[in-house]
Amino acid sequence: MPYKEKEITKLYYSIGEVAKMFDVSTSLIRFWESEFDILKPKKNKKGDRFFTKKDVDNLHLIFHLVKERGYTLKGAQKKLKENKDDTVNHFEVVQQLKKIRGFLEDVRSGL
Amino acid sequence: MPYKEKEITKLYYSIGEVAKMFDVSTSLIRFWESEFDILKPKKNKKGDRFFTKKDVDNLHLIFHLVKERGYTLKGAQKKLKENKDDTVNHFEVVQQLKKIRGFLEDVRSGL
DNA sequence: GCTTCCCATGCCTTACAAGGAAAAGGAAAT
DNA sequence: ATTTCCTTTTCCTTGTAAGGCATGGGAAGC
Repeated sequence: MPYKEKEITKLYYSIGEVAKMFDVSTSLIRFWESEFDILKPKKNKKGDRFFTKKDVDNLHLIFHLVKERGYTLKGAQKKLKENKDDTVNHFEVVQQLKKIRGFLEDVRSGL
Repeated sequence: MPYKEKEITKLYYSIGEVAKMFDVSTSLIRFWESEFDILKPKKNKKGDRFFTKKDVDNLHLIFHLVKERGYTLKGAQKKLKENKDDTVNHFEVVQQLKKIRGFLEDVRSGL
């Protein structure tokens, strides 16, 4: 009996598929590729792009920063680099945790 | 004996002074004033601007977002509004706290 | 007369969109 | 099966509206 082994997980997405995911034009995807080093889709001989899941995830980050947060492209590039070695996020979380520790100590001393 | 009572705390800053603080042109300060509702310096009859400390603080925020973080002007405007009613920050902290609660519950169940 | 201010216009850059050509994938006809 | 036609999707290059100030000319006060 034939059963389908294909499409269990998609390996590559075309530029058209990716553009639809974010509801943007394909030319914007190409433009972002030219601006963000982080984006490096494979290409075949003809030049067609093949985006991996990781590429899509990166595009998601870019989309969020540029379109939802309102970063400039340069601002987003910088932010992405910072996030890569998670310095900043780490720092902010630590700050939060320190506050929380203080709070918990207050709670304990109130027992 | 004369001693100086003045300048204990400066009430107002000129646009030139403010521009120097951030090492930008006066025209940029004026431009930002036209873009950010938050900036409302007093003006005399002639039209000269008088910036309070609060105005300067707001400029500091704007400068930081636009020049250091790389936000667009719109992005910065949005961010400033969000920070005003601390909705977003609040939201993010709550997210963190929920994660931490989950973690603490795990810890307790391990006792 | 030198500084500091105003406002209006000019202008370079940013961030894409539009346009046109080439390739790929069918459906219909031969 | 192969040819022709049509549609779709891709590519890359060039065009362009808005963004983000800088400059220039003039008035007012010291």
